[in-house]
Amino acid sequence: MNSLTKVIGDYIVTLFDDTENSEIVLSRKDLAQKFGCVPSQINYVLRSRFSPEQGFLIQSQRGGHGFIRIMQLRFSDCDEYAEHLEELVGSAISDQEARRLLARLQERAIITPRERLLVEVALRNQDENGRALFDLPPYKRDTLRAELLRKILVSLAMY
Amino acid sequence: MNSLTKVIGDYIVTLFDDTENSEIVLSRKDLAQKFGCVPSQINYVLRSRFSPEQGFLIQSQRGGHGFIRIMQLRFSDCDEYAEHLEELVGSAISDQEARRLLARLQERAIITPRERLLVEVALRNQDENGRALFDLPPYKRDTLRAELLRKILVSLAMY
DNA sequence: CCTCCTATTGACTTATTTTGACCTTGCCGT
DNA sequence: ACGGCAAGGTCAAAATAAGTCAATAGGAGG
Repeated sequence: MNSLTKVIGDYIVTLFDDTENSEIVLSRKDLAQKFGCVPSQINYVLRSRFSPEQGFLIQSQRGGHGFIRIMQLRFSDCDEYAEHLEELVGSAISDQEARRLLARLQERAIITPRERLLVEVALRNQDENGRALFDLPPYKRDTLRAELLRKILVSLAMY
Repeated sequence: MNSLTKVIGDYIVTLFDDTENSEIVLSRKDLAQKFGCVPSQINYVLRSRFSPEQGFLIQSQRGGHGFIRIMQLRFSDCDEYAEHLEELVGSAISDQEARRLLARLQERAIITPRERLLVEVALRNQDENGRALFDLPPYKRDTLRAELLRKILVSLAMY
């Protein structure tokens, strides 16, 4: 029971293998034609299989000479540590713990100082919004923090 | 298959590379002739690829010895550059605009692909929360997105 | 069976490029 | 000064292609 979505997704993955490149460009219309589906199915494939959280970046352009470009970011140098990041963060994490974790990751060169800064800014921003705008209780902020941190770290750890 | 607009845009960029100058002068008619298009296509290229937003200023003169001068903006220090970024993002920014901006920044090697991925994940996360958890209207999400993006980019610019 | 999640579809929307008709400006010769 | 010609500018239509959204269908697990 291979769904069309899976077939198309697999096909796109083979394109990456072929090119030895971390980037491919395709035409939504042509792809849809190739697989005999409506064009919007391609969007579904991309949404469900090639999201940033899964280590892909997508750029596209409408209109004449439109295209869809998919970039795959592979980080082969992620060590064991990075692989169980998800457990490490857990379902809730305090501000302090989060920062300690980031510091450790930077020490081990799993993330760069800039990346650490970037993540800290994002976390702080979310925290401020949670507090000032939505008046969230501390535990809720801890779970949202964990969610964001997990998404970010896992996206970096995509093999 | 590149669009003519992209080809011409790329050509203009090489002119900057060649001269090592931050300013080039060209003739609309000649350029159009060189690429076999109508002159107004050049205006389109300039409007869409060499706007102030993208770091360029354009002067031109009609009549007798008409010309088009394209100047590339330079920033003397981080603060100035950070300010420019803040203006670019503004007080509200759509998802599309944000991603396009990030793509441009990556193209110019101002941020790395990894950093771009991190930012996109953070933006998507905030958007998701805004929509699903807090049921924010689109405009509010645009302002929150701008806020986060500004904070991130400015912090990176300072680094 | 029922329910939830994943897929499929298509009508409607938005964005980009290309083209051409018509407008404005300014040097130059008379 | 004036009028013509040689730039460049504007605008909108046509062509092209992608995105969104919501209704519907299918399938796996309880």
